[in-house]
Amino acid sequence: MADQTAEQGTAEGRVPDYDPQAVEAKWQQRWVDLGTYEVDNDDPRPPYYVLSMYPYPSGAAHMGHVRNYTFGDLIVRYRTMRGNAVLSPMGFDSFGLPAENAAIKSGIHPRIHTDERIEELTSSIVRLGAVYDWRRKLTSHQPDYIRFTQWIFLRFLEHGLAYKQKAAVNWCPGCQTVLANEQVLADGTCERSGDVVEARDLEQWFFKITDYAQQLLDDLELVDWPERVVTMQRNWIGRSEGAEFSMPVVDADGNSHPSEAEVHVYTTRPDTSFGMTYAVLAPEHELARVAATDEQRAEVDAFIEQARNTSEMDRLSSEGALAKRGVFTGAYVHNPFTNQPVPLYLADYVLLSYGTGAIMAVPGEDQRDWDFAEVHGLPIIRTVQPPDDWEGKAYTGDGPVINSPAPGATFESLDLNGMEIDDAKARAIEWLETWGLGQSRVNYRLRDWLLSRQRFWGCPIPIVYCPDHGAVPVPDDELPVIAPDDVEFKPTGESPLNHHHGFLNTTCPECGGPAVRETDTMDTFVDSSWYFLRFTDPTNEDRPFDAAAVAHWLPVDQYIGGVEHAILHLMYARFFTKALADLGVAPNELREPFRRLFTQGMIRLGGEKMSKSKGNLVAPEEILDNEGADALRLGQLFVGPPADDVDWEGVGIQGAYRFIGRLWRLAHPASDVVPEAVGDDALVIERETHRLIARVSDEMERWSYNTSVAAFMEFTNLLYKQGRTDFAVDALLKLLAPMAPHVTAELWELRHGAGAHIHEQAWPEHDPSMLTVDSVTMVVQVKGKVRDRIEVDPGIGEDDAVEIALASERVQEYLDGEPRKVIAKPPNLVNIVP
RNA sequence: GCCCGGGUGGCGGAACUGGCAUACGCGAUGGACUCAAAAUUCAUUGGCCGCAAGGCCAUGCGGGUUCGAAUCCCGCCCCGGGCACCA
Repeated sequence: MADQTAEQGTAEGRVPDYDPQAVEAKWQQRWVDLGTYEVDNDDPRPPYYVLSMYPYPSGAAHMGHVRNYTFGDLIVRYRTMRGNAVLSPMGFDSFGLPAENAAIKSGIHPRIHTDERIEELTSSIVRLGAVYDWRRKLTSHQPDYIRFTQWIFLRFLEHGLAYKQKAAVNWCPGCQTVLANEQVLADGTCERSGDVVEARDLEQWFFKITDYAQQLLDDLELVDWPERVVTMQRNWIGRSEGAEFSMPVVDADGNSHPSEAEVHVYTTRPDTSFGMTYAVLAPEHELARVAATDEQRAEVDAFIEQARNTSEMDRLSSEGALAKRGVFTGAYVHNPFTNQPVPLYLADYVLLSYGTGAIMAVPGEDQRDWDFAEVHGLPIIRTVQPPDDWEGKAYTGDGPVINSPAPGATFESLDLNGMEIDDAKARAIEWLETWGLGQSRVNYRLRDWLLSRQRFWGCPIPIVYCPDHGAVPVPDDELPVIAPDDVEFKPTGESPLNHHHGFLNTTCPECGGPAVRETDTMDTFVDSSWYFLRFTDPTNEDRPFDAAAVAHWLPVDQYIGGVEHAILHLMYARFFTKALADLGVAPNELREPFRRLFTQGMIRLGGEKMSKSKGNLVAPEEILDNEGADALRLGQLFVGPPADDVDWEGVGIQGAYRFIGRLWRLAHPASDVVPEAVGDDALVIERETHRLIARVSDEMERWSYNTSVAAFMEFTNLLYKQGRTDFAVDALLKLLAPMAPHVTAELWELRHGAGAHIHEQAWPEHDPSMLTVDSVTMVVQVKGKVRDRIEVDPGIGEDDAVEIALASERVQEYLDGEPRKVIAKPPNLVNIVP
């Protein structure tokens, strides 16, 4: 095979065939040797920070990685040619369950397993031709990174942003750990293992992300992100405005309850309060047993027990009117709006964790309440007038307020009748405040972030438990707390650290007495919440990073990753950035970490998501071994718009590979496959070159890479037809250099001598005066249908254009005397209406 | 149910603000080169009618606005994604 290639190389008019393996290896080494993409913090060029989401090291790269790093790399190279100092770091999100599960299976320590996977992935990334400042490489599991992850945890703890609490948490039996809310899917299963998540009461560590709910919502204004990601974040934060007020527990006659308990309810519709015909507590609500009457107690207890044992999944799957299970407590609450008692129920459609865990029920304007009221025979009163043709049940639309109070009501404390909903809301809140019954309240769906994990392969939580002093933080100078190597991996539901006495037993930092360590580790999302900051100052031994270094590079100019991180990672990273800025660790003015975000589409194969578990992976390594990295990159870029999902079947590696071959034979200085252009052809080509520069420059900014690849092919086809010029070929190579770095670098060196480096060239500029043309094709339509095409002067006037159009024989055939109307848009179009 | 995307040849897709629909590539068919193949290269390639010139029909379906609609508006259908007892 190799002999044949050499033989062809000596043939008349031929150059050696392009050898991707040799050329790619050569340039990958060259970029490292030259340090082309290493950048210092005091680099005088304007800074530009490009970041692809750091990967979980799962072994050799898959197509998702290829897509991600191809985009990232071409921006790094493009911005460098544009004159920026481009920060392009790479690291590995190296803690996490798969390494630990592998350890349980094989007995190999997660660290060894992980380091091997990092080696494999690094090799793939390098072979793809993606360039990074490898001096800045970091991994979540390296000791100095652990140290500062723990350091940040302790600062959060000091400032009340980390706390421990017993809570009903999501327990995944498959993963043998608790999960964050964000890791539980809508159907109540674990996003990772697919197991049904159970509720367990456990002491857990939380981050107080809810302190930042409003900022996290407001500051979405500051970022240039895909609209759907912004929307998803907004929905996740789930801000709602309403009122909270209290109602005393009473009996059926309105006499106060011996406990003098009051039920606090939250509502977004205080305007409908006159329609409250009952109230509901969540089954877990502390007043549930207190309020229950003796007659109802047995039923109430049974219901609480039943709700407790119902998994979230069952609660959700039993959707529907009849399933709005609940029980009467026997007690009532006093509705201050009507001055009447209404029955107090327990129902599992009310959640303890949202609002106050108790609601006022207004069946007339809430479908869930309507369904529940029907089943339990409770009255329904409309307080908003539905349209005449309304045939539905609960009415949630606009309309004038009615029955507030009901006609003939004896207690008229407040009159909302006839008001529009917004006015009625404001008036109802005002009234509650006047009488000291309640106030307006903003509520969020966002919950605090549960960060404890009962697993080994994660960042240890730096806490010691002392019998006398309770939970004591490990002092900064004892960080990092690192898990020992000699542990036994067993899926027991506890961290293996619990059984390692050398690790477990320690002394209390306060009193020096015997104490035990916290054995839970942190969610890996903690690691990924600040790595982009560490990259700016990766060797700092005193602090996680220097604020000035962060101020220099952040916010990240272009962040690139999968849309699957739209909520979890991006929300957490935003929270960390804000909290660290507020604590004075990061620059105070840094409110958002990622200025621009690009979320790439997924790779599918035959309609299915490509994944190891589906066994439908196409290995990039195989393509790298054959067609090479440039063909893989171009094929990937050409398949479609970057944001779209792509089906691997549509990726034309062959087409890209052929194009590279054509480029090679066109641009190689020893090749005479394409002759030099002369005369008019040379002039046409010069103009077309400027046109190409203008087009591709614009498309680079718009992420329209697939059309740029098409432009390169068209231009190459043109040169094959009309001949080449040095100017045209050099411009083509430079424009293509970010996308196909190896072949362009090699050709550039062949054309310009040893040491010439295309990636150090300035991005070409087009000359606007060269975009003009001698003639344009004017389309002549008759009633909107194209009937003729005529070459005209680009500066043609309206009258001349019409005259030429009317003179056309082809047009005359469709005309019968004077046209009724003529629309002229010279020089492109004349449309004639007969 | 609600909120976003999207539906264009055999396939991936192009058409930036309404103005030449189907760029570019894949695949397919035919030719050149070759003993042969690969590679390369040239040509054809939305459908229908026609010997041809040419004509008609096509951007999910049905309406509308406009001289002119893949593009804007209204009503549907289908696909993908997100959210969904949040009071």
